[in-house]
Amino acid sequence: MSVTYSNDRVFAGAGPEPSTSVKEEDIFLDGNIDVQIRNIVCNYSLPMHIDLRQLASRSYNVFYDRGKGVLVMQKRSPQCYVKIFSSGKVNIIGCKSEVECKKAARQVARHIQVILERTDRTMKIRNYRVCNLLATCKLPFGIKIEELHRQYPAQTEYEPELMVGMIWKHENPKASLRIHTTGSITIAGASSEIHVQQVLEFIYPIVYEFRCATRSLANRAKKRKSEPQRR
DNA sequence: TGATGGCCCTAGTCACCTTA
DNA sequence: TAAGGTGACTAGGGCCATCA
Repeated sequence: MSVTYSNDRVFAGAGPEPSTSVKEEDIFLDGNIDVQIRNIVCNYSLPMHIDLRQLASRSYNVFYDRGKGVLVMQKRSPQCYVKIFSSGKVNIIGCKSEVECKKAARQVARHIQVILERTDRTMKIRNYRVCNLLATCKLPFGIKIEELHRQYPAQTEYEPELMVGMIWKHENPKASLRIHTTGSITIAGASSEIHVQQVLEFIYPIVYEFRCATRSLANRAKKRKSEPQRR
């Protein structure tokens, strides 16, 4: 099994429609699992005090919240949202890849340097780290999450009355997975794309044991069966 | 009165359920 | 069928309660 990353929808209407039969499922299992990075949160600090009022007055697409002491910047390329604190701490939210995130971090640091006219010294990014990464993937089969929860009660949390998905807490690398009966999995709390891959490679053989026909696919199959033969 | 700890809010994203 | 609400995750900051 291998994992590929993309920001485009692959399963949404692309390729042959998966069937409920195990034979056809196996065709999907031989292929790659397409993982989409939906959101990355990173933070870093700049070794200086930032005058947020001055920065706000000289920048476009910014909102200065004086009460909270934070400047919110909306970036178009890469599309993300940046929170800048007067202490020099910067949070970047909404990037789709680690490369984009790093690029945005450099752009913001450069922007602050130019706006505040600190061109006399080099602006160094300190303590840069990705603190949260959110990814999703869609498996070609449904998952019996109730049975999975019964089998792994220590690692999972499942409250069907509160939340439709089951939570799987992964310790090393640290990540939290939400597994749905439809086969869609959301990974949150990972700190790199490598960690997401490791977690998926760990979880795949487990969920495969509890596979079933997805509800929508099962309904479709049921519908097809009940439809009168036209030929 | 100052220090400390805990809670809540903010943003982004998704899938899913409920309600209109 | 469309819209609204929920939960997960992160960090920093604000606010409030408690204690010395």
